[in-house]
Amino acid sequence: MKQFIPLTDVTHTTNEEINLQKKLETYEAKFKALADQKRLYILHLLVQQNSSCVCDLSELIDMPQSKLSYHLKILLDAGLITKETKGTWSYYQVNTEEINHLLSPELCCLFRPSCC
Amino acid sequence: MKQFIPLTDVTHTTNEEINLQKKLETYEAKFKALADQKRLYILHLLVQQNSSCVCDLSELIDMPQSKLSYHLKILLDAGLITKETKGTWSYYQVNTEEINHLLSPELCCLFRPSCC
DNA sequence: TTAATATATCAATATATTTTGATTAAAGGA
DNA sequence: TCCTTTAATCAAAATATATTGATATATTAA
Repeated sequence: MKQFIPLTDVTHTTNEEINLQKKLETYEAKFKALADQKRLYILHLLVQQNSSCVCDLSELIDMPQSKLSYHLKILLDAGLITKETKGTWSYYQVNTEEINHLLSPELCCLFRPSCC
Repeated sequence: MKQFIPLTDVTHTTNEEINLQKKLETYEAKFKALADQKRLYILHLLVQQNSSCVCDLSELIDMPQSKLSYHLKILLDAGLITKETKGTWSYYQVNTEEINHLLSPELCCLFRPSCC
């Protein structure tokens, strides 16, 4: 886990500065989740499949299951995808609302369903 | 430098898959640049200042000059900011067009001038 | 010409993230 | 019950990124 480092002198910090810092932390986590080709490709696949379990994804992406689960967890923790468990299966879906809040309409072809 | 790893079997890859991979590489670099609180804060400062040299920024952000130059270079290489050299000074500016192409209007308060 | 300033870069270290292979746990079917 | 499937997690190793302090280069000011 990354350690917390204040951006400015902590001793006299206004509420506004604290709010900004919290926002930056949140966006940092989301952009970190997006900052990887494999995860962008997973998102792209999930958009096309609408909903998919780990085993189906692993056939599409040529990646060991533990690795896939690791990357899915990062996307999940960042709120970019959702997960629904049915029996032993975990079904993942893109969190379209979150993607739309974050990214421009121009990225729709990659990360949004029914677009382009 | 990160090593190149194909997402799918390279031996039979279509043009479309190659195009997708190139796009993902590009976005990976841009999101990587955004995936850091310090750099998000630098962007935020640059938006407020419109244009700023390294020495002025270093007074605002409490960060050694070499570190600041390092992070500015990452933002520059990702195309998120631009640089104009005048004498010994380097003036950096946010590349608003690029930011607009990439991010949603909802992130405007943080990374766009004259907004909110 | 000399000194001071601005900024980029470098090498070493520190820190963070990813990958790998193995193990675990839970659920379903024979 | 026992075997198989699904998927999460773990520890170790590999890789990538960030930080630090020093140095180099170029420009301006004295």
